[in-house]
Amino acid sequence: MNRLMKPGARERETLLNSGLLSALGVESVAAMMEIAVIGSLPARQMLFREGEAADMLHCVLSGYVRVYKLDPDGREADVELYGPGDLIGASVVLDGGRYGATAQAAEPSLIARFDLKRVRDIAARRPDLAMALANALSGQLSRVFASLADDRLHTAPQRVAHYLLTHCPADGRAGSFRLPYQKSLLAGKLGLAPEALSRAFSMLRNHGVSVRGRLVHIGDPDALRRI
Amino acid sequence: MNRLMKPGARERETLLNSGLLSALGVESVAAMMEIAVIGSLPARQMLFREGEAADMLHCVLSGYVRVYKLDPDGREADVELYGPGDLIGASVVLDGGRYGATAQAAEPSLIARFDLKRVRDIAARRPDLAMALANALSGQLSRVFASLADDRLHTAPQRVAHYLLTHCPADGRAGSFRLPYQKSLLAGKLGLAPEALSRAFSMLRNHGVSVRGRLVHIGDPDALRRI
DNA sequence: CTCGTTCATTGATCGAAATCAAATAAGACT
DNA sequence: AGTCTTATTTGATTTCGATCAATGAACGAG
Repeated sequence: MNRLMKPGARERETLLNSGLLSALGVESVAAMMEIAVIGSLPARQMLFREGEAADMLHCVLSGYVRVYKLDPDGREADVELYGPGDLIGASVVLDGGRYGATAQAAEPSLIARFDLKRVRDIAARRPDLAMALANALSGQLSRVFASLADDRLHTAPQRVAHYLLTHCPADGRAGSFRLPYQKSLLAGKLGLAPEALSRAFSMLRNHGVSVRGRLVHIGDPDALRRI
Repeated sequence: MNRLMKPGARERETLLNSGLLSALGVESVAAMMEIAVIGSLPARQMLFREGEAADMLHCVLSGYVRVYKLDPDGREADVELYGPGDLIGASVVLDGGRYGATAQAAEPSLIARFDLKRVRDIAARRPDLAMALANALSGQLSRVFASLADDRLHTAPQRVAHYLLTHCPADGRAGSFRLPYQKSLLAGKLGLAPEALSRAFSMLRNHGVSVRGRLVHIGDPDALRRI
């Protein structure tokens, strides 16, 4: 963690709107703000590693954090990608155990960190915080269920098509948008090798999708849904 | 749900030792016991379906519950398998939304159900319950992360070997044990077609594993680890 | 603007597991 | 025990995506 600091006005703002804090009462927000520490991370820096004693809760303010697990041979499998406002679910280790995965900044990022012990103390007297944690986790659990099922049921072009449909701002209509991060990151998030993502994109060109750099144009959303 | 009833002595016992209730204070336990309803399910009966409004929290007392997602063509992908004492994480929908997956009894089962609205009410005044929920969810999240990574990194024989190692009571030593459920269920849990599981078992025969029905004998745990 | 590095695309090959099909084994119920 | 149903195994084929290798494009630093 490069620079450590108390939250400034800008970070406060993001933090207040984050999934974790947005539903809290004022007193719980104050208690959490009290213990928040902001850190800025350069790209590729680790937040925590699989197996380390878990002592911090993390929340992304800006940038993206990639969470992955390692294989004995060093191969990596991404399990989640967290963006601005997200509580890093893999860092919610409430029983004093160890992190079950590694978290790495995928680009320069601003992260809020909370001492887990203190979070536990606050949550033990403030049900709204405990519920906010449970809420965030239940949402993440169902998202992971969705990607697990997606992995097992759909081909690469189908997963990419689904990603595009759910991330295109013009919901249901033709339109353009910009991928929020590198294609290699997207590939990891979708459980694909970068080559497979590339091939999926080129297959989708026959279905009304055009890609130039990070710019994606969807010509026929219905065709995409039928892939 | 076939028979509905208040918990009897036997069910109370299991419930008290379950992941959800075991860490609660006496008053929270009492409050939860108050609203618990026990139901017995025949094999194959659904507890809830993907997309239904979520109004109940479920906890398995006996038997196994398979949670899966459906594909437009009707294909199924198992995302989790819950056994005795497990809180069904997919039924923890705290924001009043809908179930994100379908839950089906894999064999005749006894299930404790709690009205979600009332659980929310209790948790809103009792931090220990909210924390127990968060705890259960964080544990499940990390287990799902593990299976997602396992899926992406390991071959079928490797996943089966890993399963056997972690489920063999004689931890680390040679020994026998009985699979807790049908092989087709295990296949689903591991994200494999039943045929693939069968082939994985026959491959493992060359590595000191013998299988007869549900009976598995592990001759050389170290060999399994090296698969 | 240009160099140099990282990222993305494309091609060729290979391996793993799904799928289809059929035979065998195991259970459940009379 | 005998029958009927459901599980499991085994074989043949096919598809998908990983991997290896090489080229081409994009981007940041000087």
